[in-house]
This record gives sequence, C-alpha cells and structure tokens, in this order.
Amino acid sequence: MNDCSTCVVRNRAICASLDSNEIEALGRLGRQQKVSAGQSLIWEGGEALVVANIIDGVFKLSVNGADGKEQIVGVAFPSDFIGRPFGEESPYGVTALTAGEVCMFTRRDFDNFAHQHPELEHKLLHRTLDELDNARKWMQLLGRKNAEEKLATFLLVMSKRLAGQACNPADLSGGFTLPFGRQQIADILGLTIETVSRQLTRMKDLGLIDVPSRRDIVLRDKEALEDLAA
Amino acid sequence: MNDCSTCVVRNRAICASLDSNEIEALGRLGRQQKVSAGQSLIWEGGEALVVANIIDGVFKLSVNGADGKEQIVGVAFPSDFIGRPFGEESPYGVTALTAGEVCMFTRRDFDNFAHQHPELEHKLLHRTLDELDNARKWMQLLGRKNAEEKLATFLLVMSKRLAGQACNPADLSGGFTLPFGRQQIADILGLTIETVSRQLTRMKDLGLIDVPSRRDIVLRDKEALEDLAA
DNA sequence: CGCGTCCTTGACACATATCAAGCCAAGTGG
DNA sequence: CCACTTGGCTTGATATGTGTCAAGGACGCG
Repeated sequence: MNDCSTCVVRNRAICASLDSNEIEALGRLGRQQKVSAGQSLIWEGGEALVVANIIDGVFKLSVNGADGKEQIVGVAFPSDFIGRPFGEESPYGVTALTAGEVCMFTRRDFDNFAHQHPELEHKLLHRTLDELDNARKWMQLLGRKNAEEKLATFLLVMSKRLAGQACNPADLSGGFTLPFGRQQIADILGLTIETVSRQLTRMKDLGLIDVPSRRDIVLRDKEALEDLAA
Repeated sequence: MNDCSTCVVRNRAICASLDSNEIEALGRLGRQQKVSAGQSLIWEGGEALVVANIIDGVFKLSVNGADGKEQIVGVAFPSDFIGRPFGEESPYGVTALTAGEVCMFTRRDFDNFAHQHPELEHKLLHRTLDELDNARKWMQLLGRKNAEEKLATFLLVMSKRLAGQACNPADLSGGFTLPFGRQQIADILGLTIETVSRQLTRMKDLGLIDVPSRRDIVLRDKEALEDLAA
C-alpha cells in the first residue's frame, strides 16, 4: 500500500480527480516500484496485466515490425498514465528509457476501481482524447514530412516538454537534456540513425542549434526551426 | 428531435449504453442530417462545435501540412463517433467521402449529457482507447513500412471492414468497393498517387488482386498479401 | 591504457517523388 | 448516336532524399 499524500505527481496524475477517501482506497490497490533504464513493464502483444502512473523517469511505447524495425509510438513522462485499461492485450510495449519509479496496479483492480469512479474515468477519457490528438499529429509528421522537418519538429516538441527541467549548465540557457540516444530519435521519427546524425550536424553548422554533449541540445534560433518544422 | 427507436446504428453506436429514458433524452439534443460527398462537418484548427454519430456513409479525418500535403489520420464508418468532445478546438478536419447521414449534437450539449451519464462516457472511453491503438498501429505503418507493405496492409484492413457489405458482383466473390480514389489512398498511406497506382498494377500483374473497376478490388491471394504486409 | 558503445562521416544504391504525357470511362451537347 | 470534354488513373523518364554499407572518431568505463 502507498502513502499517496507524499506523492510528487499527486496533483498532476489522474488521481487528482479523487477525494481523500477515494485516493486512500486506490492507494491500497497500487504499489510504488523503482524501475531501471531498459526495463520493460508491458510487452507488445502480451497480456495487458498492469497499468501505472509514472512518478519519475521517461518511458517509450513501441511497436516492432516483423523485420525488427522499431517504431516508437509514444513517449511518457512523470504524471502520465501508461498501460491499456479495458483491453485484453497491449498492442505496444512499454519500456523505461531512464531509471525511474512508477505507481503500479493490476489491470483488473484498476478496471474495477475506475468503473466505480466516474470522475476518474472522466479524467482518463480526457487524457486519452489528448493522446489521440497527439498521435494523429504525429501521423502527419510520419507520413508527410521530410527528415529536416521531422528533426525540427522533434526538437521543438522536446524543448517544450524538457526545457529548464533538469539542473545542468545547458538547461539554464534554454537548452535541455534528451532522454534518448540517436537510435531512439530515429525510431520516433521513422528515420535511420545516420539521417538523424546528419541532420543534427547540418543544423549545428547552420547555427540553429548547439550540441554541447551527445544528449544536450540548445536551440539557438527557434524561429528558424519553426519555419523548418513546416 | 430524433426518433432513435428506428435508428439503424442504434445497437452499435455509443448510444447502446443507454436505457430507453436516457436515449430519449439524448435524442432530444440531437438531430439527424443528410450530408453529401465532399461536405465538411469539422474544420482542422477550427472550434470544435459539433460531434456526431455516423448513421451512413464514410468520413475521413485529415490534417493538412503548410505545403498543402494532406495526411488522412483516420477513416470513420457507420456507427462510429466523430468529433472532439471536451476540447475547444479540433486538430483535424472531418469530411464526408460519400453521401451519408449523421446524428449531430452541439459539443456543449453532448459534453453536458456525457458528464451526467457515466455509462456513456465509459463506452466512449473504450472507443477512444481502441482508436488510439489503431492510430499507433498506423504510426508503425507510416514510419517503418515501404510502399508494397503499406498497400498490402491497406487492402487487408479495408477488406476486413468492407468485404460483403455492398451489393454488387465484385463484392460477392469476397471483394469490396473502396470509398476512396487513388489520391485518398495515397493520403492515407503517406505516398504519392503514382506510387499507389504502380503498386496496384504490380499486384494485379502478380495475380494477387483483381481490379474489375477503378474502385473495386478482389483479393485473389490473401496469404501472399499477408506476407507482404509484414 | 585499452576496450566497447555510441556517434559521425563518406561513398553508393535504391525506393519513391517529381515531372510529363497519354489513356480510359463517363458525361455532355450537338 | 457520335464527337468532345473532363477528371481520374496509368505509365514512362528522370531526379533526389534517404537508406545501406563501411570505416573511423569520440567518449566513458574498467
């Protein structure tokens, strides 16, 4: 059982829809658990056994084609909800990209609880609708943008989510630290690692961005990037 | 006000979650309306004013890039729900591909009604989760499949939704009639019209499909197509 | 210091886009 | 009933962006 009253994402996670009695009841069903980078919580095509709130860390949702080519279909951050409620199997895997911590429930427990708490379902519906909008915007990127447009869009989106979060020199000047390696960026954008690398060096050469270290990015010319993002 | 008791999608639409009193109340808020091919109900980036159940016809959800390139991010059939509840603006447009009929509500009316009827929201949540799964599967197609794989996947998916629905010779032998022209297929798959055309003739030459007329398709070798779909 | 992993860079190949022409079927008007 | 037009589709020639293959470089870690 959890002590939800000390939970750092308490006010941003879907739990925020519940009153203190309800939260206690839900807390009894869940358990907090540390995860290490690379650890999978849910497997593509596997039974959807658990759902979770992310307390800390970054997770990828991914689908693997027959030929082994991976496509990342979503990225989840602290306070996001992951898993597939009300479904027998998960059509995508969920894997930690960084070390982190989640608040886990069995899907059965969660489904039952949710069905009895309309406000929770309402909040979940809101989030699912938002995620669907995001997924559809991303479909446009995958289907109709070229490599340059993809990278520019990616950097701007990540900047919005990550800028000024962590505490290191690069972040202070409006930069951010990516929780992804180059291969993962490629898997998000539907490109190869080489194309990602080339586009980044090109943008660096054009003075649009700085890359102080492998995973740090500083946007030097946001307007130009927005133009490129199309 | 509608007479929902005679509605042909009554049992498959989200209304199926309601009892007869509730359905009558909902019916008072909606109105049935004919739409003609090409007519838009919702505009990309516009205020989300209405939502609707599809009674008849096929609709596309689409996003247009700055350069005018369209990406179709979803296709909706009879009994599907369209529109963006609980949101100020719609990130995609909704347009009829064929003549049809919808049961329309203002978003305000619908939002209020839904919030007071948890079973309806529950059903809507189910559907939204399913749509999100579909969108993510489609992201894998857009990001990681080549033209051949895309076409094969498309034909199989459409076959599942459309086979044996309409009443014409092609449909009887396991074929189906597409509600799309070539350009729309291209917009769904993130390809150009020429590539779509070439892949179709190639599949025809290989004996995998028949194309008795522009919009009719018969799958002659489903297994081979499934292999190609990857 | 040496090893492994991740990233970058280069040369080349190929799938798909682009540009351009022609075809076909359906509809229209003489 | 037959030219004529029209819009959608197919086909061909060519261009190009991105993938593929291969080598080398940078950084972190033991």
